[in-house]
Amino acid sequence: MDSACSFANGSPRSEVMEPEVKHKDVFKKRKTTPKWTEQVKVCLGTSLDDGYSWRKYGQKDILGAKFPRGYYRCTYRNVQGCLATKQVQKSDEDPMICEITYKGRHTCTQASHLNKAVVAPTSKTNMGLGENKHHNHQKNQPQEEKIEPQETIFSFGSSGLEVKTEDLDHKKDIFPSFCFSSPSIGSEKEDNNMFSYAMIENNNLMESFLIAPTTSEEPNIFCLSPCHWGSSTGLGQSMHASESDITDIVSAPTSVTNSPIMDLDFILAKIDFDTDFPINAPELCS
DNA sequence: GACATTTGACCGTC
DNA sequence: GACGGTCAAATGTC
Repeated sequence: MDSACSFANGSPRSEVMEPEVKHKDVFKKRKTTPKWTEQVKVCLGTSLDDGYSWRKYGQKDILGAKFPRGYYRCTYRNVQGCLATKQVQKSDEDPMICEITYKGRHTCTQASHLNKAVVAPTSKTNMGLGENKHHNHQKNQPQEEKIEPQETIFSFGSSGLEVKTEDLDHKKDIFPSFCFSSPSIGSEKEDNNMFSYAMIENNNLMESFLIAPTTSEEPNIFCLSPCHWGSSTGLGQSMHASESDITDIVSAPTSVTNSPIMDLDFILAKIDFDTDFPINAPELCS
């Protein structure tokens, strides 16, 4: 069905228990609920959106962490019984980096909508281009991640963005990185630039992507680098080791704090890469 | 008034 | 007992 299914059903070490298990059994469930971690570099105050509607239900100071960890669950938890949750915590080393840990999968209608998503430039009415915090159809959306579940994955706020793939041969077994250029970066207001962060799943393989400038000489070219984990040993099993790898991956291309990307908005979205790597620019590019 | 966020308390695990 | 995760009342926003 949708791509998220394989998380709940296919995680190698996750014996998915009944999601309705609560209270007394909740901690047993925690051990087996599939989870995965992403690290996303975002600018403080900008939106971080994975396409789902989340509701914050808690925040805790974590030992050894400078920043508190925020706990989110699906807005439709009560309505549709969606048990997806996520934890968002800023990196100690770089507050621009948020580590997002997802638990469970979305069973709400958002999932089906988002799995239709394709890569495409976003329209100015999609993510708001600076007004994304205010135009959502829901009230009081969390500042960090709210979008309407449209069929958009890579939402580059600037119109006319150029998306291209590269290095497909080398990374075809994982996922191709691809770059895109933004003629507006550095020349337009930062609020008008919006990039997305994609997480791809394929046969228990979670992929995250980090968007960063490819070179300092090409400040308008951004590289979408695949950060993958769980490809060989399984998602859950490789989590610990892979997290450090991810940190390395993240820190290298994104440690350019002076990069023009630093104030860009990010969104998170799910996509279905079952077939080709769809790069479409439908009517959303306005 | 409805809904989201905040925050202290509670509970299970380690 | 410390810690992380969740609950739920209080509070805020629209």
